[in-house]
Amino acid sequence: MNEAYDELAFEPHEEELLSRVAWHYYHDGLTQSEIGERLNLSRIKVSRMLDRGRKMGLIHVHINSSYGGCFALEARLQEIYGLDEARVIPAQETGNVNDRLAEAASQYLMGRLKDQEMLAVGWGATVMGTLQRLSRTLSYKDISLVSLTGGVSAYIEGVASGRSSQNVHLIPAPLVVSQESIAEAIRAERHVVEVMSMARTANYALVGIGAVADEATLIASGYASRSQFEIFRRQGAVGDIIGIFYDQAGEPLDLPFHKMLVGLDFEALSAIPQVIAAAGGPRKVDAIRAAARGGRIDVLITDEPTAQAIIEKDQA
Amino acid sequence: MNEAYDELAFEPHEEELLSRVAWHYYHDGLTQSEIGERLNLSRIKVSRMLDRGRKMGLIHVHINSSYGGCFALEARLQEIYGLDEARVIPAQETGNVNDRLAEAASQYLMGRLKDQEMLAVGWGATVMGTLQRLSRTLSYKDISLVSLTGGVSAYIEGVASGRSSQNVHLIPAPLVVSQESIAEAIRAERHVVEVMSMARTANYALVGIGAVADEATLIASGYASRSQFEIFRRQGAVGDIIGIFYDQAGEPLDLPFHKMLVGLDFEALSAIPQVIAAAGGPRKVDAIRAAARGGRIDVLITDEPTAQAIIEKDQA
DNA sequence: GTTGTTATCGATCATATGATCACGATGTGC
DNA sequence: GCACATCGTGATCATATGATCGATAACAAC
Repeated sequence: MNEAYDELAFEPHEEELLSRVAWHYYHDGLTQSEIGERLNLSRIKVSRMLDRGRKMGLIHVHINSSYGGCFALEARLQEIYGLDEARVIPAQETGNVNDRLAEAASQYLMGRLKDQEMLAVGWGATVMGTLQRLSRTLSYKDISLVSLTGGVSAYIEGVASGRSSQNVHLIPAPLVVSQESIAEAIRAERHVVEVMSMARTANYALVGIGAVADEATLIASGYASRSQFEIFRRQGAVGDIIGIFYDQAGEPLDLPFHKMLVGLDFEALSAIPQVIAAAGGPRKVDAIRAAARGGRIDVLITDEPTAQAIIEKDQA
Repeated sequence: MNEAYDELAFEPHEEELLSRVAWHYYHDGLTQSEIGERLNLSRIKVSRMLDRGRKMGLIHVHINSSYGGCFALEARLQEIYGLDEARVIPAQETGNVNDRLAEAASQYLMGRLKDQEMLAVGWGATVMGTLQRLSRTLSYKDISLVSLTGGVSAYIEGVASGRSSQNVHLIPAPLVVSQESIAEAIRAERHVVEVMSMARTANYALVGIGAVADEATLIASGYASRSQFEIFRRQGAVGDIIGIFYDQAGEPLDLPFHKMLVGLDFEALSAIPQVIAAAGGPRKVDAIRAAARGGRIDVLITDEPTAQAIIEKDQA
């Protein structure tokens, strides 16, 4: 019935117990058995509580290092581009970079999102992965979701399923439509107007950054063609955020394509207190760099080689 | 002494490696062996690096919960006053503090009370609230209740209703009477003597802590007058437990008022293995602090701002 | 050079941990 | 009412972890 309540997973009283268990484990260095004895719980239950605490973001491990590989890069990124925060995940041969970015992004958000806050989400594979990992925390903390663009419904539904739909507000339209007039009509719809104005009030925006490359998700999902991309590239596009292409300086280009988008523009995006971008991989170096230089984003989550490449390019 | 700092001054390169190890371990969830393979280190070395990282504070675990700050206070309270246990509930704007304290106290007792045990209860609003919430557990676990003082009947009856009255033993008298001779007569009654000697055998005592303030429940319920309180205050009273007023050091004062009480004295109270006090709020800071310093209580359940204030006062 | 001291390392082993399985309670739909 | 699914629980067991110990290397003092 009330699935949202079910997914709340624990009541305030249980949160106390969970926090207490975590405190003893991490702060006092007790073993799970010792904690069990103290709090009258079986060892296995303590183990499971810790597991839940970690998955829900209640337990946050921060590696507090001012030097060191990724952390040096983080500091440099923050300094060079004036970011609020940068997260750089270490290079790793195995594993999908996007998965690991999504993991890092969801952990970042878990630690950041407070009760009653609203998160606006953009479009893209990394955003999708992040939301999937976040779903439990979202319902637990009573976070509202709102879409920044159309085309989000496809993947957000899995995340939203089982939650009261009151907290999820989607733009019921594709990301791009075939004609400017249709886009205008959709943008004028009452419900779309409502969702978009709600998105403007979000506390955070989570966006991906797209490269102007044939492998882009925009092409793979049929929203744009390779020839269009070729034209964008000739006009100076180096990347896109929520479907809007921008140049080396991070300034949005004046493309007909933009007129066919259903979603917020850069001005509205910048008005959101904190824009969090998760993106990485060699193809996206220029796109991320331009976005950072243009002040399009406040928080960047990327991988080590990408961060390195971005900084090197800006020092030459 | 300064070895920790000496060891802190290791090569930046080593710290980078350490950070990377920590990241893989805590963030990616890899095992120490996997990290070792990847970075060409022996498993045992990885283990030691993590150990060093923890000891040096490079790895910081944050518990992202309103309870997070409370546990530190609990530990300090236990340490400073030699309490068996302290429970601190988080600050919260909404909700009655007394209700939340009663909730916490009942939860504490639920986890503590074993079958066939006996709980002695004092007088006060928080005690009443706690008992109401406890009623289910009490009947389920076959716990006996006994009163520490008179005046308890009024509110304990609701709790006791529906249970075999065998397990509830009340002192059939008010908390305070008007003359010393009457109090003496009541205390000499066979039934009263029986209940009071039974109270001495209780496993736990649950008491409130009263402030010497005009808002005290003792005044509100007509057991004492404001002028009396003014006199108590002049004599150095900072608080009361089961109607007995004590000074800054937690030592009972020699007041005529005490001779008119029907109930146990401090000596008998201290003989009960564990005295549990639930009290909070800005007015009670001094009362709680004195009770704790004087060793009047073994377990303290209070709220975060009060705990903070108590500790601060004792550090100045 | 020697010798004593200390730090570091890995092997070994006891313990801590979490994955898996099986059971019982609870709730659900027919 | 009954079968069925789901969840929470504890038992069992494989694995991960960290404590201990001896060996070795580096280094200082003589």
